Amino acid sequence: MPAPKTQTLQRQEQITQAALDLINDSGVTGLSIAGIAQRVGIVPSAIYRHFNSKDAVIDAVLDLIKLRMLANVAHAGSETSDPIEQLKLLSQRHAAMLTENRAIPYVVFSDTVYTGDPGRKARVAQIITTYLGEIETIIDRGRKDGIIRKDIVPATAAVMFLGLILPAAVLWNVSEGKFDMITHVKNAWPAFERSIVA
Amino acid sequence: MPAPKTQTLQRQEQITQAALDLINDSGVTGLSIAGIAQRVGIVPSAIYRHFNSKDAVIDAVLDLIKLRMLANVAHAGSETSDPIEQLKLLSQRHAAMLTENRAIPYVVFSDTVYTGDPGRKARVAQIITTYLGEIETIIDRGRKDGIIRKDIVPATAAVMFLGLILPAAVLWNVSEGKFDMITHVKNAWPAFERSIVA
DNA sequence: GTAATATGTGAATTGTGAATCACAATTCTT
DNA sequence: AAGAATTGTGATTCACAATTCACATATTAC
Repeated sequence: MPAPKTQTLQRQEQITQAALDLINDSGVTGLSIAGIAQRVGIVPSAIYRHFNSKDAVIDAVLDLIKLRMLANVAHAGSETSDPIEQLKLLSQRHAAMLTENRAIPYVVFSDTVYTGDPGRKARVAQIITTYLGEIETIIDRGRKDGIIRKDIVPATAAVMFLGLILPAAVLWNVSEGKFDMITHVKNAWPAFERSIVA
Repeated sequence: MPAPKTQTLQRQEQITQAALDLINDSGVTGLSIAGIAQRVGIVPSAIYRHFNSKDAVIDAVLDLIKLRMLANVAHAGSETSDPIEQLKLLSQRHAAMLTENRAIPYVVFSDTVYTGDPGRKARVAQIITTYLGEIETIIDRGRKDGIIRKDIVPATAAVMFLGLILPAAVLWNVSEGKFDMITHVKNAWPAFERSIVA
């Protein structure tokens, strides 16, 4: 029996989410139109009613990821006004998010993502840059408040902040979840804090 | 005309190196038997005289990467006996190596690598773990010498050390080489040092 | 020098997955 | 309610890449 007809806007959301889920389970390599279709409950060719190509689906997934990452920053900002506390909170939330969504590192790292569309890489770069920009803003505020050392370059510190989480995510990934990244981030935090506080 | 016959051992080296080069240029996705064969100067089917499968080639590439990474550590150890200096040196050499061999992050990150053989992921994990182990050893020595803080857990610090380089490598990669990772590592080092020295 | 072995070659096979298309069923417009 | 637009379906096409195989040629062993 045919699947019930559903408006393109909703289907697009379903398809994007299914694609993200599929990447979570099988990596970017495992992302296939057939796989997405199965999860959504429609037939592969039906995907093309809502997206022009597989590349377009991947682009939508990227948008979704960007949304989630920035939502994280916004949330940390609403919890406390202390820059250091914001960073600490963000590091934990970011780690937690990656634990639940391995798709994010998969997509960000995978060269598969870049090979399709030439501009894709630039999109990913833009997502990371935007995220880093938010972190820089937090650090800069801390500097002006005198909480963070003056000789810290916000851009450098922001990348280092990422370094608090990124390698942990990689380890967590290759170790099949055995490496506890949440704990690592918690343990590493004091050292990171020590390196930037005034 | 047929390519000159060459002993399997040499061919295996050529093939492995060609595979690494190909990944450098086109990512793991771009790694094809045909592509490798072309670079080596033989016909695709000839690859199978020297490797049982494409998976076997990838395994060989992993071995090569492991070799290069550990050679780096050994070199840093031979330059100086001061643990802090060793780490500093290693960070710079590691960054330089990744700049020349983007294949390494490609392979380590790419899920493509894991999908083939189930044990592949464990192999990658083992490479990273071994590398981290070497770093831990250096840190541990520094602790015993009193140069590095006692409250630093070597395992945590080793992962943080990786965090000095890894996010920079990602940025360098997505920015098409515009982000200067060598400079970043150099700039970030003082902060990292500050976080671990006694 | 001859047989055995190793290496190289091109054609053919196989599998996979994205994309297209004609047609069917549903929903929307008026 | 009729016609237009939207969405779903199954068959099919297309490109591409890994692998196999029968055969050719060079190297090695004896």
